[in-house]
Amino acid sequence: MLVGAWTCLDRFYDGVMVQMKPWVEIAEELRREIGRGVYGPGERLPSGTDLMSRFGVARQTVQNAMDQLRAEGLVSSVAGRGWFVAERKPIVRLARNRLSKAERTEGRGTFLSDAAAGKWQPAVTVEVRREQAREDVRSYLGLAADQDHEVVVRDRVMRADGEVVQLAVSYLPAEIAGGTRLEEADTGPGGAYARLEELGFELTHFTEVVSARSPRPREAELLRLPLGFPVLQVIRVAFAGDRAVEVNYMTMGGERYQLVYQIDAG
Amino acid sequence: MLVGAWTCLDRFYDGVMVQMKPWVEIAEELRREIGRGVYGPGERLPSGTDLMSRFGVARQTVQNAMDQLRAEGLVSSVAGRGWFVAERKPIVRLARNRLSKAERTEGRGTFLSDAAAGKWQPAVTVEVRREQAREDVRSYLGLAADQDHEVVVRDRVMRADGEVVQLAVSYLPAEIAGGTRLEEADTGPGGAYARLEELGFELTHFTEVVSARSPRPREAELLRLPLGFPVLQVIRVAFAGDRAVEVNYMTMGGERYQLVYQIDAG
DNA sequence: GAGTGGTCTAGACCACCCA
DNA sequence: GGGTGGTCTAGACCACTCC
Repeated sequence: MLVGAWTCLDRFYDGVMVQMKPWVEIAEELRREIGRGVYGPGERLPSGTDLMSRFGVARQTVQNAMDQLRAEGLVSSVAGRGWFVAERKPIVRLARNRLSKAERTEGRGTFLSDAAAGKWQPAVTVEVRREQAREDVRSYLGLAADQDHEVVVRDRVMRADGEVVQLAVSYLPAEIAGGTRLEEADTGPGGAYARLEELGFELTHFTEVVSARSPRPREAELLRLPLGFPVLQVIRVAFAGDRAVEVNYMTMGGERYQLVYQIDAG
Repeated sequence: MLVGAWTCLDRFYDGVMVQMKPWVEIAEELRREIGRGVYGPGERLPSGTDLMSRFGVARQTVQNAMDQLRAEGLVSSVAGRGWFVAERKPIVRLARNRLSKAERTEGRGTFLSDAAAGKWQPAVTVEVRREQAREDVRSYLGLAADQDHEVVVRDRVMRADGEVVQLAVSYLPAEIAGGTRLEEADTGPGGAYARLEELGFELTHFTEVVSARSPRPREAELLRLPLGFPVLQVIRVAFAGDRAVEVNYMTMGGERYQLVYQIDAG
């Protein structure tokens, strides 16, 4: 950072003069320029070398600024080519009123009905195993804490047009799902929920718990998330009356997805 | 990184030998040790200098590893003291079935009823202004795109026990809110929704759009979020019949909050 | 082969904390 | 004052892309 530039770039904040970090300043400046249309969508930004000399900083400092802009979704990068103003990404809207019986009996799982709503090619790889229920799983399923409980685990990687878009791990009490079609990779038409109803568990309602977090490195790699991109986590519990029959941990790229819920005033 | 350690630490992944980045390895190792209980909650981790010599890497590499663990919420840091295994943070569960008429007529806004459910002291600072509606605001409010629309903007910073926990900016058509109590800082008992109903807009339902993203630097500062912590964004639209009467952009720290939705099977 | 983004190193400085 | 986390610099190397 040029010494002269420092004083210019500092800010009054709540009446106090604050020295901004250099990379924050650089990110702000570039954000402004992108907003002003100096660089249009898809266009290449100045190279690292250019920005180093323009702002008078080291390579790593420029990198930090770009990491921030990328985390904000404003910029994407291709190693060996450059930084680019992000194209408006197609946003996938998942309406949460699609857990209807109609869909289930129509022969679709929830992911597949999302795919039908959009126009992308769905693909799912499934791995089924058994485990002792973790503490949080026990708690969501309402299983007693004082004894061990076996659960059927369905670990799924979901792809849209070949690209991994969602990870989902669901847990069903072995007492319910053991030895049934729910323990096979392909649960058949209508998906797991249809099978549960055939087993006599008529689904009455669902609870979804939504939070945001940073991805574990493995998740970031699978979901091809650039560094710093958050994920949305949805934990859905399916109830048959008072009984919780399934808990499903879903993870998806945060900014590409929007979950839409409708709430009645009553 | 010790040269010898490299080969040991590499991984088979989908049958292919992959060289892991050093900082990812270090983060994984420390994550394992925390999980195994080598360092208990609240305990201090080895210092930067210790970790540098233990793993044979530079200071910045250790820093990157700790940044990741902190983004995951496993570790917190105090400059001048050290890195600490994060205490189990109290998680705030926001049930989304609290938009009931009962709450409104009982004299509480939504934030205040959340506070009553928990046991924290709420405080809100409000700034009211007028603006031309942005494109996205127009779209949410269902206002025609071909002409200008003025909106009343209520910009709020919400604190729980003095700590900033949520930012909320809501937009109401000036046509509805202009000159009413909705344009004052204090909207009075029951909050904005109660005033809207008094104005003859009986609220029928709400739509919430949930997504996760990286905070802008200003948000990170206000919410005291460490670098890399994602935020949850909820955009709520209030409807009176077919007419959208308010859109509210809410931002909150991602991992501390869980939004709970209930969905009926129908 | 030249240029690019990405990462690691080594060394420096700062603000902060604690004895 | 010595240790700590956090940041910036300068220089190096790698894998990649494009010519």
